[in-house]
Amino acid sequence: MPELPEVETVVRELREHLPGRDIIRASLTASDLYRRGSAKISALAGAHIEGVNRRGKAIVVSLRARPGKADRLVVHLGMTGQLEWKASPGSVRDNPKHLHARIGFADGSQLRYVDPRRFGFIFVGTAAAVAETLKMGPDPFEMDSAALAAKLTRRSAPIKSLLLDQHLISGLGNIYVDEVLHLAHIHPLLSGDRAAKEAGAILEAARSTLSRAIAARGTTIRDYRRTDGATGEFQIKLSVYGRDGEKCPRCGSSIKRIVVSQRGTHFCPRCQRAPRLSARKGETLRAGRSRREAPRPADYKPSR
DNA sequence: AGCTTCGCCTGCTTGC
DNA sequence: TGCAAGCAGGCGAAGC
Repeated sequence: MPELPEVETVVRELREHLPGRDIIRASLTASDLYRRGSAKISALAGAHIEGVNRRGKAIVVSLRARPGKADRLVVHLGMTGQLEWKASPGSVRDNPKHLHARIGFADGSQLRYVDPRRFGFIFVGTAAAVAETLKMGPDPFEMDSAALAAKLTRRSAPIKSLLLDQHLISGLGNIYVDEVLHLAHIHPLLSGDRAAKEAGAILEAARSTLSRAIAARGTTIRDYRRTDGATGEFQIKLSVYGRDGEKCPRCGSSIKRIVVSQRGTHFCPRCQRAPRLSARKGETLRAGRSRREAPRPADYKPSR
């Protein structure tokens, strides 16, 4: 499931291939893959690519301005979307079942969008239209703890749900939210209002987790692939996601799985103490830290 | 307005 | 073995 590190990896790889190229032709097989308000992808023919960037979990390709024409191509990979780079004409002949879009270049190379579950989307439009379509909050590298704390204050929903809300903070998905909350010692069911006190720790944990995942070129559980088809490497470093029944790498307790906001949620019941048990009268909530707990990982830096 | 649930969609896994 | 149900989840819409 492409979240910020996977999308960042794809963006970095596309930067090696796309800028400076002219699009010869572009096509999409099924119009339901367009985000509403999108121009036709065929309108990109003749466009010159200037850059590739990431906005939250979306890939944004910038094109040289042409009067009256779209100058942005947005690709959101959803859950199972892939962008494949095919450098040689000979390698683009195959026609996989879930190939939905092709963008072709003069030397025969091709960028291809594949998405078995079709949860992703494509949007073609102006920079202004893209800004309107991608209404989302800043990602963890773009905001400070005061801003996050302000967004969490007076929110009663579980911190897990709030961190998944792209309008509030972008880039985190189910896998990394679980990892971040574990690293920050915060129970997924803690209310936003209470978690606001730990905004600094949450942001630190998010940046640390995402940075390490980017360095590992993302997490491949099942579908995620890089532009050349290779997998990411971060899955072997996950602490809690998908590890229910296994031992917490920090304290050795058994990792539990619950469902929060319809999402499978993995956490350590000892390191991430239940909110109810933490709420002692007259005591500041410390989000489940206990004296018996093992030391934090070496790369963890407290916010204060 | 905030929060939860649902539906979209396909493929793999589980259960009978 | 075969079939149906269950499950996965990013995101927007609907419902409370």
